[in-house]
Amino acid sequence: MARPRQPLLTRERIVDAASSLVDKEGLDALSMRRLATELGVQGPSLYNHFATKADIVDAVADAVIERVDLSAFGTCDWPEALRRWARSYRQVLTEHPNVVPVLASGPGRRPAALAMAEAVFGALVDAGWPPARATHIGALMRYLVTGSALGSFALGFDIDPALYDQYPHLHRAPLLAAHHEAVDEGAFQFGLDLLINGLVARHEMGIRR
Amino acid sequence: MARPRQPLLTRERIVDAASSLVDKEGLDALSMRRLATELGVQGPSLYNHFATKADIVDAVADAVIERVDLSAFGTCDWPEALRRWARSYRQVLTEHPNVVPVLASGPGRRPAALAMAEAVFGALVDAGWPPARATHIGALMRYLVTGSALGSFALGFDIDPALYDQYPHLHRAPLLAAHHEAVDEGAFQFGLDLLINGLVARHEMGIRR
DNA sequence: TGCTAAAACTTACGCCGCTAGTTTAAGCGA
DNA sequence: TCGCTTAAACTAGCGGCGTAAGTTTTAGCA
Repeated sequence: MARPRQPLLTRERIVDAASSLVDKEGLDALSMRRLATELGVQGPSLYNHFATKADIVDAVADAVIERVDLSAFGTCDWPEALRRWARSYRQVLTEHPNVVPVLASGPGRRPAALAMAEAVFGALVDAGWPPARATHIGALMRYLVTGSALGSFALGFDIDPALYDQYPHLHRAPLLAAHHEAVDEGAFQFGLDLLINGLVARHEMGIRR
Repeated sequence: MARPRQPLLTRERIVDAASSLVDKEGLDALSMRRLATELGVQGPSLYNHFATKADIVDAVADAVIERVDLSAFGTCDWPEALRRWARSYRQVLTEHPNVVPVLASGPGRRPAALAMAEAVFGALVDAGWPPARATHIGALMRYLVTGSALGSFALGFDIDPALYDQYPHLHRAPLLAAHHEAVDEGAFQFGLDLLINGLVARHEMGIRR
């Protein structure tokens, strides 16, 4: 086959196929040949639309970030906006768990990621936080959301009963595989409250650095 | 070559070589053939000592965790112990940045990781925190340490000046590549204070859930 | 009409993790 | 001490990977 009358591929079609492949079968299932097959095409044809596989992965990640709800930054006071944003952020990530490792390693430079950073940073600066501190707060929220979404405990944690002597406290830890989602969700909620309450307290006392 | 009179490989030698390879050249440089070459051996020989590559990576990660200082849990009150542990944890991770992505994805089930979990969880439970909450607190600290060590901003963030109109606030963000370490370090310190102060306040008010 | 660029193709290179089967030495029980 | 089992190296090879190079045909435009 040579050049078709109607292009078989577009960047959008490629990103859509890649996203659903990652969602369904995980990051490891995303190979150029596999993705091409999914699109009814030969592997190297994808390079007519993306320079590298990493570019495709970045686009998939940005498509996830695009779904995060930023509207609270226009309609709520800053603590409530942070809260709603963080919840939406985490919600989106839990809906696309296989993409989280990509998102956890560095903020994207693509449009949706930049727009999100802009919204968060802008709201905090408008609320009176110095730029450096606003950056810290945004980063902290990112750590909390991506950390809890990475499923730190999602693998479960059943330890060999033979080791109970060696790790006596862990025996009592609610680390059973059955509870993994609840642990990360609980830690997220707890951390969100601690952080935002702490920020509000400082802000109200006039400590904005 | 058949079986040598003196074994050429041991699990320890393999983990040491793998660790220094990862430290020097990154996770991607760690391949079975490359690692074997480094040890003066053919690739598949490694499978006489480890079942899979993932097992080697896990061992490398656990060797990093082994370096975290847990001594504060025996000598300080719980807030100070948490603080010292978190600082040591982050320090160790920044000394082995290439291993952080491994550590960020789920807690290990290997000895050093279990010992660390045991120490943290035990100290918190002894201080009166309910087991579920102690787990949350430990998870939160993990999010903070691994998130900031992942170098969320480590890639730098110089945005195209042509986009300043589109992202007006980011222009003012201290997101320049030159500041990346300071941003993550600052966010970590700030987050550590917020979290621990918040925990102490709750604890002193008798709110331990 | 003719030229250039786009978008598919085929082929191939050098990696990868890992399996299978071989060889020799070590260690050990009879 | 003999002989068996196991350990620890080897070689060969499978199927997959990302991607580079070059080919062919079509689209779009001067």
